Amino acid sequence: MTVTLADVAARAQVSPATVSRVLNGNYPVAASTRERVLKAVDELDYVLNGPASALAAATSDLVGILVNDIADPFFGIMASAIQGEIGGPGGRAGGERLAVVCNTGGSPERELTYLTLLQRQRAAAVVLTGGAIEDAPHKAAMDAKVRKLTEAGTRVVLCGRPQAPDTGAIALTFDNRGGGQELTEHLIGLGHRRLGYIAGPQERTTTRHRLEGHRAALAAHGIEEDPRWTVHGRYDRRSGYEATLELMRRDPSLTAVVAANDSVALGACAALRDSGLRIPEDVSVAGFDDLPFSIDAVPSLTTVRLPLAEAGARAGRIAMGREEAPHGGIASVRGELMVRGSSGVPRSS
Amino acid sequence: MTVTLADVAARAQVSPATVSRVLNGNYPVAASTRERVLKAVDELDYVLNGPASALAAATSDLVGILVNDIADPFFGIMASAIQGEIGGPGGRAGGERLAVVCNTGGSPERELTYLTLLQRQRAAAVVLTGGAIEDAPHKAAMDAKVRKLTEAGTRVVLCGRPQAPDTGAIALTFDNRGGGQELTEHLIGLGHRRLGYIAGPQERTTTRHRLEGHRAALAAHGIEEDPRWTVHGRYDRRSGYEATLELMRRDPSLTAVVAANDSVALGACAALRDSGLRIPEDVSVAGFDDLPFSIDAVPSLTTVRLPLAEAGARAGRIAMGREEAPHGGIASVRGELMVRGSSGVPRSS
DNA sequence: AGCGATGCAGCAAGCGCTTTCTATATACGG
DNA sequence: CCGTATATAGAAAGCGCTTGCTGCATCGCT
Repeated sequence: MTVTLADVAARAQVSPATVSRVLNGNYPVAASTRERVLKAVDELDYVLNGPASALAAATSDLVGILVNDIADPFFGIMASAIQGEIGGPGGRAGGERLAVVCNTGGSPERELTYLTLLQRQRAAAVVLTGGAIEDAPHKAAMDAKVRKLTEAGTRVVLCGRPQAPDTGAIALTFDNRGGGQELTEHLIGLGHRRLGYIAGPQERTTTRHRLEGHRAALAAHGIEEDPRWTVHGRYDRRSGYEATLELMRRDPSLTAVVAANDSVALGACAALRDSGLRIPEDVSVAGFDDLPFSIDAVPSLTTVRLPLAEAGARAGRIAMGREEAPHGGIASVRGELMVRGSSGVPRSS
Repeated sequence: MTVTLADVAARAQVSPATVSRVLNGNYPVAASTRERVLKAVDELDYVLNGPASALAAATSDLVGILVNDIADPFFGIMASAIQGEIGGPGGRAGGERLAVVCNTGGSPERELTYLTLLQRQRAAAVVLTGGAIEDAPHKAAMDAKVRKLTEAGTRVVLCGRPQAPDTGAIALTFDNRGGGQELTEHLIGLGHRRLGYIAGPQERTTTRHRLEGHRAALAAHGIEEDPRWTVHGRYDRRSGYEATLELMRRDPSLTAVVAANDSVALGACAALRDSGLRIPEDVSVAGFDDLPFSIDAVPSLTTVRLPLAEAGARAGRIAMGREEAPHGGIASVRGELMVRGSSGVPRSS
């Protein structure tokens, strides 16, 4: 039915072994023979059987990329950068690898199941992006799985995710705490004393770290936080809209709203505008991540730029073994404060 | 080294065949035996060897999704919807499939190479998203490849991409022409007579169809188009910014700018603002796609909503054989005009 | 001219699983 | 109580490829 190695071998009048070697290019083959084989491959339109090859060689050319939400550019940008380094077609010579982007939707079970699926495929490497879920049993299960993967020779890289000690995974973490702190300090520096905070979903490391940074800044300046000033929500615009309305209802005297990320900040801006408030004259707004659209908001968003593409590329290179892992298996990637139009001095109270 | 089926069989005191049958659940196995096997699987932490299984069964649980740019929400949203239906973990019982999102970056070669890679993996199905490249040789090569895939039993679905006759692929096309026409007619209806158009990259079906719709609307209203009113660019914000500057330089009397998509439109808005022009009082702007951020632009963007998630979900279902293919193997998906704040009556000339 | 190196190709043994066919045990009807 | 249908488990033959090892020329050297 389908063309096999043997068919090619027969046509080129060589043994299957020789065809395999020509295709893999990892063994000396006379130029004339190689040519004959290549010609036969071409004429028969032969395509290697991946599973068979993977089975025999005990290796695979699959690389997994786990993301929380593929429709969110935050992950899209990282995935794109990772994939760019993975090679895939067009990459530097050597193995053409297939990048498998897996969408967990933020669900713990799916995260785990995808890891199993990847393990089943004997993936060459796995990159986990985005914050981790802070549930002890789940974390233990994840760590165990990751350890199993690394033990089986799969390189595991965490990109924008906290370190997982003793699992053999390499971590490239984002300094969410530092970024959050810097951002809030900027607002405090402008004179703000009453700041609302729209946090991400509970039980996520990213959420917690950014919030911790915010609180550290408040504490450092002796500002006592009102519990009403923090609302939790999802990482999307809608959530930011609703949370802002809630925040302003709870305390209309807030002069600034800090959002968990840029999408949430955009929602916050919309809510404020719809409430007849001007940005930043009445209320300042700040985001996080500096996604491409943030500069286009009106006014453009003050935020913390995370070098998503750079970090992704680096993670991809490490996953491919083309770059050395950072010392100690962990590196922290800093964000950069981007001060733009959405933050200003508070209205005189 | 790693645990194999045989190890599990030994531990459960059954034959490998029985273990395989328990795992696949496609053959009667006594409850007591099944339990024993499952227990052994659990104790040994056994994970099936995917390649071996795929080889023996001559089937794979990989599903490929080709996108032009994974960092662009246009594709992210579709990919997410497709993946949601593919099942992956969490999907309805039956095969847990691994969705492979492949980023072609709009490059013809990569598109082809990815298809080969998927063919090599004996993918169960492939979904191609986004416009096609209008280069005759490349189109022929793609069609040949697709035909080969469908002949080998891989289901191929085109989502938001023109039909490929005689390839066996199912097509869910977007009515870009109709949407483009409707959009421009809306502007003409408001009184605009001098409209700039920022088209996407040349040689893409999406670009051509949207532009054709625009021109059809102009023609229908007896408006003669000035060649200076059309500029080609990429599908990103930056390109929209630059193209708008160019457009306004060529003809400052334009009262409206129609963009190839929402990102481009956002760039256009930024360029106009930076030129001191008000939207829509001085110049109206329109986009295409209605991505989530479009409603947040200020003013919010008039655009054509494409049901990306719905179309993706449907494509996914068809790919999985869970929904019947449309009659004739092709269905056209219409867009919906969303009139918002960025379009208004032209300034009195 | 003789002999070990060297270069290139083939043989054949798997890789770990699925599945057809066969074997055994139990159940059932007459 | 026996023959036959029925349920369940095992034996074994691959699936298509890779690769260690073997074999045979050819080559360079003394």
